[in-house]
Amino acid sequence: MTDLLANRDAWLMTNCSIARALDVVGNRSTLLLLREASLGTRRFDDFATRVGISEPVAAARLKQLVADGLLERRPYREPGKRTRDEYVLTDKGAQLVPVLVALRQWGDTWAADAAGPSVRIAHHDCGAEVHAVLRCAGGHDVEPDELDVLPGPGLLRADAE
Amino acid sequence: MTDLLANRDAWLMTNCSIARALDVVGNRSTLLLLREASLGTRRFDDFATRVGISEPVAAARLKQLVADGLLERRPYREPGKRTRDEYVLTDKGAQLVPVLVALRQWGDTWAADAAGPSVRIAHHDCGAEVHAVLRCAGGHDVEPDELDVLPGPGLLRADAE
DNA sequence: CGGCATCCTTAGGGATACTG
DNA sequence: CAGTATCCCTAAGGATGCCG
Repeated sequence: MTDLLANRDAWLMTNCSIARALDVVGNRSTLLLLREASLGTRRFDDFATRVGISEPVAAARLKQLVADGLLERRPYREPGKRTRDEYVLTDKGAQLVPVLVALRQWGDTWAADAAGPSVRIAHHDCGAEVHAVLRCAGGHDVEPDELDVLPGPGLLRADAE
Repeated sequence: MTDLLANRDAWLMTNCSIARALDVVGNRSTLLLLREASLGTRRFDDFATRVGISEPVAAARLKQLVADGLLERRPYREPGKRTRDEYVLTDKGAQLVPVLVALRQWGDTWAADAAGPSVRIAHHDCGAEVHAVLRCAGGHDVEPDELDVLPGPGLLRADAE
């Protein structure tokens, strides 16, 4: 237990889930491509133009997203046309939606255009606006300043060795 | 209304809250510095070593975070020592915590070390684990695939012109 | 339409050394 | 301890052109 604090820095550096998540989705164009995918975009050209990146960059990032399992490439065919591929979110990718919603609502609050947000996210069942909120397993709403940080299993196990 | 779809791409490109948010916090080291700030880190050296970046980079990013209003620099003094500055989260910065929590839980699920997460986030009041969840204004829990995307005020106003 | 190859520019970031 | 200055390397990304 004595080394816990001494090792903390090194551990968090190499073993932080946020850092690991950022290794996958830590750059702008990747997140924007996922935004598009979550909004229903499926075709290569649409991704490139809507995100505002060049085709080579779109190709590289999409390929990486497929390799990382966030997008799935699958064939489809419009009637009378030849088969093409489209990119759709996997489960792994869809679970990043809360990140996107949280980012969007921060942007709406702190970096919005004067005219207001260009998009509203609504609950499909009832039409009410959707937000990302913090909630504890006990069912309470949690504010950002009500968090405690505790050592998790990874850190405790490492310390035991 | 006819131009709405034609303009949509250009609008989303320049006027998306996610893109604007990413203009501020869209890179790895910035997010990791905010992670540290939200965990209670306040001093320059601690930021650099815990995030695992060099001092010049830490200096540049911290300065930018202060300029963007996410961190505040304020003087403090340990008893018997000279005055120093520390970096603390502003409200604007603290409101990014849901993004960090959402990223962390994605990383815990999809990119964790075999030993498990190194940190647990608990509700200060009751000790239960904290998660980022989606909820609509009507009070319903919302799944990532239950979202509707509707044009917001910014897009509608632009179209009216 | 859905890409890949090539070339070039810029931004991010490490190492080292130095200052208040 | 809290940075700044300098140098250098690498990754991200735009532009253009070509290919199935």
